[in-house]
Amino acid sequence: MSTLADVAQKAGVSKSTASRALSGRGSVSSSTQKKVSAAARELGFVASSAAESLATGRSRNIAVVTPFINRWFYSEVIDGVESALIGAGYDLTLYRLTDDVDQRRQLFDYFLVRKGVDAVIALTLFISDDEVRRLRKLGKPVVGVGGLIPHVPTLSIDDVATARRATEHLIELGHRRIVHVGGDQEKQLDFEVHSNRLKGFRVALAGADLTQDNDFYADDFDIPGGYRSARAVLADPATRPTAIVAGSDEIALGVIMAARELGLDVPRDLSVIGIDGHPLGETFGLTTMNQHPANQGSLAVSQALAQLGGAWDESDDTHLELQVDLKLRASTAPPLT
Amino acid sequence: MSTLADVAQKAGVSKSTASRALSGRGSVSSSTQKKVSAAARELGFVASSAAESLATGRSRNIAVVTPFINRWFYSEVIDGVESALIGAGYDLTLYRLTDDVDQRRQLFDYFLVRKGVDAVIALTLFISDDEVRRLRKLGKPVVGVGGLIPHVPTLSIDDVATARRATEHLIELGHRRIVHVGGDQEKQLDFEVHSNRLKGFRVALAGADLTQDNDFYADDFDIPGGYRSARAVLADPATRPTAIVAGSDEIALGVIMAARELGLDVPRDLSVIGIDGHPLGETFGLTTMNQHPANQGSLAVSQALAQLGGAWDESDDTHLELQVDLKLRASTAPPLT
DNA sequence: CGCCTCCACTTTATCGTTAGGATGAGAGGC
DNA sequence: GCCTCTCATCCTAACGATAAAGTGGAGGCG
Repeated sequence: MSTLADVAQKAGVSKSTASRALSGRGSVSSSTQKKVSAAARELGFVASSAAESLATGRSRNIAVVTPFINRWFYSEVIDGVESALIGAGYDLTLYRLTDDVDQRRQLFDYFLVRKGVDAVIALTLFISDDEVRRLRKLGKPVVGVGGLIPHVPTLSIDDVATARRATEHLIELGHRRIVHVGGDQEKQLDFEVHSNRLKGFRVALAGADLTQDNDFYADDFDIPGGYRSARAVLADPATRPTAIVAGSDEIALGVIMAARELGLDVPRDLSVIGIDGHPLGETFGLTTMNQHPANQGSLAVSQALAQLGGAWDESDDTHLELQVDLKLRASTAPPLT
Repeated sequence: MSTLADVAQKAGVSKSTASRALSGRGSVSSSTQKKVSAAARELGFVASSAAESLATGRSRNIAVVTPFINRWFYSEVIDGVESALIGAGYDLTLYRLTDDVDQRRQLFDYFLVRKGVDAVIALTLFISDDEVRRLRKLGKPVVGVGGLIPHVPTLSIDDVATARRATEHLIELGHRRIVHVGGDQEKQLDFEVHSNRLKGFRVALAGADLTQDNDFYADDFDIPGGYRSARAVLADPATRPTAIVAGSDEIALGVIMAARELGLDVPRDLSVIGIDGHPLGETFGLTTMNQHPANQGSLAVSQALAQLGGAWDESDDTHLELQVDLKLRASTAPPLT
């Protein structure tokens, strides 16, 4: 392992000149600049990030804190974050936050502090005022993805508007009896994702004067959850809806599976629309609202780096609203008759 | 941010005594030990990892290098790695390796060196002798997950044996015409995962004297790939097999979907067995060989930490073979008649 | 009683980099 | 010809921890 001192010696200059030549900040004549670069290249010199970090207080390292690693939305966002960070010469340190209170405390009090990450990206995670303050005091910007966090810049889709638009799509097709099959907000996530999607659904119904009782079933926000809900929703042919707005694509897939098992044809007997843009949706011909999570990841990186670069504004809590595309596939159609 | 010096001053001892008291190595009287701990707790002291890393040469940081972040097996392994690392007080730095040669070079020459990660865990990734040597020279142990790497300790399931056992399960049920629907090794991964699974399948067939022509279809190793292959395999009722060994659970799900579309009942008309233990398998009642990837992740961490802890053996290239469970579900049954 | 050992602790040096003040040489103005 | 100004460069001091070498007092042993 060669050090800056080796490079300096080889180039016949002092360490600080070598440092300035390589980093590009400070005045260096172009001839020594070349000498130093050449020496560094020959020695295969790579600056020690520990030393650099100690001297500057910056670690070129950004933490992602997430409640899940192995779920579609999250892994997709992480993927986007990673690509964007590598491109900017940053490293990604990944922390999973369990629902263990001690573990959470340890993460904020110990891991994030010790490591000296430059910024924190929080995925679908509510961060308390106190936690935000603590990170702020350390000079670490925080960016939230997937929901609002007080005093923190965030980005996410508008769940209410997205669910509303999905529902309106069904209404425009002519459906009048529509049910929402969603995730159970009680046991899921910090943010109001599921309740917001339900809200958007109801706004759309109300807008078309279609408000009704029993418009909503909730269970786990995965395929089995959607399947179970759908079995219940579709059980009685008399009250059966002609269309279902699912709270997520995975729920929608469970609904489609249940419908098939009951001998219902999608979309002839039942239209189903999801929200997310899950890759399985393509396989199953699912109409959905595509929210491009990898893109959310790289946007979060941009925001974090912007805050690191410029004068970062303590009071910045801009919420960036992301666009969602309606992706038409085969699971929605006008109702029969 | 309080430093060790603050703690030392508050406790009325020197920095080095404080350091020894907190780290636990070196002789310290129990009274000063208590004083120092108390001071550290009051100040909320957390040692700077940059300084520690600079002084010791250790960063308490392990890199995971993976070709995918958002695919089931990988995200599951990463999840297991993260849990194990956090428990041991380590951080996880995540790098995704694209198939861009420059990016790969940059990762090995720059990111892994600069950062000074203590060890590298490579997921389903072949690492060249040269790359291994370079990491070794820096004193960084490497652990491979998912396949063999020369001169590197690795762990994985035995793909040949696993596919063989899956096939034997079908043979034991009485199937005689069995086809393998696998991933296309040409365009996938560094390791011989898919070709090994095909090999195991053929070994089992040969063992039961069932060798045949046209025993194999390959496409992408995901649901659409399995679907496409199955449409071809099942097209002709005359040559249709009674059972299919899928190269992965996702392929198996594609097969099941294709079978359903063709009006075939699984398992009455067609038995399907997968390999992996994908959570969707449970939803679809898929019989499979469960390979517990999260567990592989935590085992990889154990191996890496063991090498860091003890005298690590340059020549250690032990391959740890992991157990795979046959998980019986509803997709396999004896053939008709 | 004197010597040696051991323990708890302090002092000092070190890791590899950056930042800020000091130095020196050359250019330009008067 | 002297003074100032600028630019390239150097020197030195951090950053915050660990580790090795040094110190002084208590205790054991002959």
